[in-house]
Amino acid sequence: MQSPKRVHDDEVGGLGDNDAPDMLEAKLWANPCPLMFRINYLALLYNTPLYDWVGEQYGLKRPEYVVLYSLALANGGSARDVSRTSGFPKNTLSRAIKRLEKLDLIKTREKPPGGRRKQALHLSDKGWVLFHETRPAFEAQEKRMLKALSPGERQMLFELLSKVVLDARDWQGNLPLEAEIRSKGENE
Amino acid sequence: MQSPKRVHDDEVGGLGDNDAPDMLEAKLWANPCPLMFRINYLALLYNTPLYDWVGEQYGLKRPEYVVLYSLALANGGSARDVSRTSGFPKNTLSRAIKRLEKLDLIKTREKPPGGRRKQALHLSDKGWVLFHETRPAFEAQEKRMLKALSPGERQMLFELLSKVVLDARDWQGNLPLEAEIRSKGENE
DNA sequence: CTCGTCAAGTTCAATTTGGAACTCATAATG
DNA sequence: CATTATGAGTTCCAAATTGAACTTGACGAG
Repeated sequence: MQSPKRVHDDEVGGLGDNDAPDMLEAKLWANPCPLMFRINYLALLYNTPLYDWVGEQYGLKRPEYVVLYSLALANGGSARDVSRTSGFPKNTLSRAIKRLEKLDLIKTREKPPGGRRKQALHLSDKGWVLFHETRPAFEAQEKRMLKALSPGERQMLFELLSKVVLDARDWQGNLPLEAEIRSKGENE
Repeated sequence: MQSPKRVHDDEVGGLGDNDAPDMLEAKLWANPCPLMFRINYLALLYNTPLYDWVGEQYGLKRPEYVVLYSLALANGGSARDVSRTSGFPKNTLSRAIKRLEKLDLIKTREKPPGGRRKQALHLSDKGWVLFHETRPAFEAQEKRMLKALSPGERQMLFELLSKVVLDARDWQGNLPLEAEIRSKGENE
């Protein structure tokens, strides 16, 4: 299963170094960060088709749907909460929320246009409907992603990732570990 | 293991519905897509600080560094390869490659400005130096990400994710599975 | 050999994004 | 209670991203 893709091309010929056998293979098996490649790659494979689909079907772009989904899981959450858990910056979410309000997918916040400070956001009925309509697609994608694993393996994977995430709460949004990396030494 | 995290907070008080206890907890333990949340969240935690750092230290933005890193792993790869394995669209990579050439981080392609068609890209010496300077930061981040796991657990995680990724080659860049999802029914 | 098809890469225009500065409410301090 | 500090949310604008159309080279069929 490693390299069945070698169909035709050596067309580049012998350039001297061992050239371009297959970049995917290289990233999988000769990567100093094998886990992170896998994570990023899976995120890619998972997200892209789903958000494309949501965009086409419902005209929502990714940050907008992310807000919706976030509120479906944690009703009454704030923009800040969504930002923290999704990685989108506040202003992007501010815009997204405004649009969701305009579309009546979330209840309009009472504090009209003057109210600031920790606004609890709530899905509207329409928002709930949309969430329930779209959720199956997300679940299906997750199932498809996992179909290669047995139930036991899935459970294992789930627990391992949970451990990593929980541990990550410590070093969370901070520096890589510049101290230990021999940075270029220049400006701070 | 599903919900041991109910630690403190009901702080929002009783608003009527069960409101905003903690969005992170909700996304972890009450999510229809628990794995995918973890994956996306870890990707976020991993990527953000690293690419910020690379940007500050070397003035490369993410797609540029991605090209560099990709070529370091698969020298002689093409723009298309990078696109396939990283998810960036061709035009973004085209620009990135052009800039890397201007910075002498990759060897300029001979087919001067007229040559098209499957160009093999190669890091320059300077590019290799930059890669070797930055790699430790990426490795350190990966190690930090995994410090909660024992060596055995790491191996397990590695193997499980490998399985998932390899299986994903089938349904790869395609539709979620619209057929089974009861889409809105309208335009295909 | 020539034409038609296809894919890699580029360019352009429009959209989207996110940093910086700002507003305003609450919290902390004296 | 007045004053300052914190931090959520917004606005503005420059920068980055990407969809769409285009160019050009390669391949296959007639």
